[in-house]
Amino acid sequence: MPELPEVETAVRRIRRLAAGRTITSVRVLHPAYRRRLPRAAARALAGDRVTAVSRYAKTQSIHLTSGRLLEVQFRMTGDWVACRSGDVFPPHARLALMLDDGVALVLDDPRALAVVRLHEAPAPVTSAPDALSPSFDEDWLASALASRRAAVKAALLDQRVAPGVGNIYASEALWHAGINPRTPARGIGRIRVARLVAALRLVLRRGLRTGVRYYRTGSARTATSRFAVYDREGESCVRCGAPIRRIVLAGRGTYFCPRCQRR
DNA sequence: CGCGACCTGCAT
DNA sequence: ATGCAGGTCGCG
Repeated sequence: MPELPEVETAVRRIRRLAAGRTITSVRVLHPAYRRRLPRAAARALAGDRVTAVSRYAKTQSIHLTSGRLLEVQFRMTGDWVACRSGDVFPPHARLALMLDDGVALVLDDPRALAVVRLHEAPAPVTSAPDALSPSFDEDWLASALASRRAAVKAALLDQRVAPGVGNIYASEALWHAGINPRTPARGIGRIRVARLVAALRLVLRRGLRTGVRYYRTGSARTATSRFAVYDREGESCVRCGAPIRRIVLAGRGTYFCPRCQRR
């Protein structure tokens, strides 16, 4: 569920609420989470104050006055929900950070796959530019793809190549750029790399702007309409009318138009 | 590389 | 009952 735009949106939401606040206690509400954040770690968080909330790729970092760092990765289904005192927690509340103003930041995560880890010190800096940052540019992507013989779709999902790019937006960007997902990464020329960078920026920014969360079930499935190819197997390509195809690449559902994404 | 593991809920 | 899901890690 959460791709980069959703993670960025969630970060902005909790940043506003958490910055400058003190964590009064942490509630761990699921056994898998207990394994990831043992009692001692949860208790150690009480009394610490949030100095900043940041994001790199899909990893969120809650920075604390003590110098420690609480890292959160939503994985497949996580999201932050803010609850005021008296509010009922969402049905899949797995973790709650109780703040000193009575707000609870609740990690709502049906599949309970999210990763939560407490680090004693900030993690070392990474060199690969985040997909939403200005330095994620043609030069970077060209050099990152040049050394890979894997399919370009698989390369895009490698967080060392395109930190933050996920399965939906990889398919979408390749459609926009007119590149077949199976094309070997290192076989993509400069011009098409430039197109791909522009396409990634476009789809990620658009996702951020519209702020719609994708669900493949229920009424919200209409949100699907904002995608050109993802989850549209058999439907007509909006550019050329050919039926959209679905293949499995790098173990993930991959959607593309066989006519306007030729090899 | 592909695949299972990690988890649960939902559609078929 | 089966299979699938927006992510990542670690294995062979």
